Amino acid sequence: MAERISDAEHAVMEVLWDHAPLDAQSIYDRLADSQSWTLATVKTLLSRLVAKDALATEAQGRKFFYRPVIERTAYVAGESRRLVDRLFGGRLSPLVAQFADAETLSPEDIAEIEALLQELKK
Amino acid sequence: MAERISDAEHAVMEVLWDHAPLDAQSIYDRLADSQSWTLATVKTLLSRLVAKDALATEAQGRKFFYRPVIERTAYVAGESRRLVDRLFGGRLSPLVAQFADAETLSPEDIAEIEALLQELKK
DNA sequence: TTCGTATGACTACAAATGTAATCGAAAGCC
DNA sequence: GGCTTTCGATTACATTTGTAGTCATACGAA
Repeated sequence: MAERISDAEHAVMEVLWDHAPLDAQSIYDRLADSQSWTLATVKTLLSRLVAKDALATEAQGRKFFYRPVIERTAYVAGESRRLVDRLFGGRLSPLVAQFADAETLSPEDIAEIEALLQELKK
Repeated sequence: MAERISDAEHAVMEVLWDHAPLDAQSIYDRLADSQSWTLATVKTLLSRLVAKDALATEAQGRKFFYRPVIERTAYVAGESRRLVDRLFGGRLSPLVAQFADAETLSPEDIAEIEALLQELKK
């Protein structure tokens, strides 16, 4: 388990993390504005996610309802760590520095992060 | 251009970002302890990176010296942004929060990040 | 001059990924 | 009860990626 989730598959996961159990058609509908996939494509992604144990199904009559097995929190944590390990030697501060240099931090962001750190220090 | 660099290719880029122009053999040598690739594999990766315009070559006698065309800074910035956009709605603070929750921040990390933010506020 | 050798180019091939059509069965409609 | 619609399952196929073997060739040693 803990198979790698691809980009396309991730988009499907996001929908399910947002709206609990859904059937294929509903997932397709919700993806409609962000992606221009056919229903068939969405179904393929769903099958692959089930095969990867990232989703579980629950038969409801003749259709399936899909629900995440993996928590979004866990996924996000894993991906974040992967990136930080790969690009910043496992340390978070260089990443923050990187955003600082890019000047992509608003005063609100700065305040928010500071608050977080304050919390941590206690 | 700006083709996507794969994980394996990234490992090669790191070597070159670290040690200016190198020939295939030297790159292979430097990768030896982290990866168990054959020289042939390294050469394939090098070719692909050249095809993607991520590396440039410079003939020196009968061998090539490879050097990055893409700056590590730019690559790192791009990858970081991709992740933050994809998983945190483009905001950095939720990522920091994520690491805070995971308790992976040492007091030194915290101090360092705070210092960075102090700098920014000026 | 002849050979062995090192080098980049080309070829190979399985697995993963993106994207989708088709097929068989079940369900509902008339 | 047959026909159509709807599902999930199966199959398809190009591209990317991981991993590596082979080939032509230019060099250098003898």
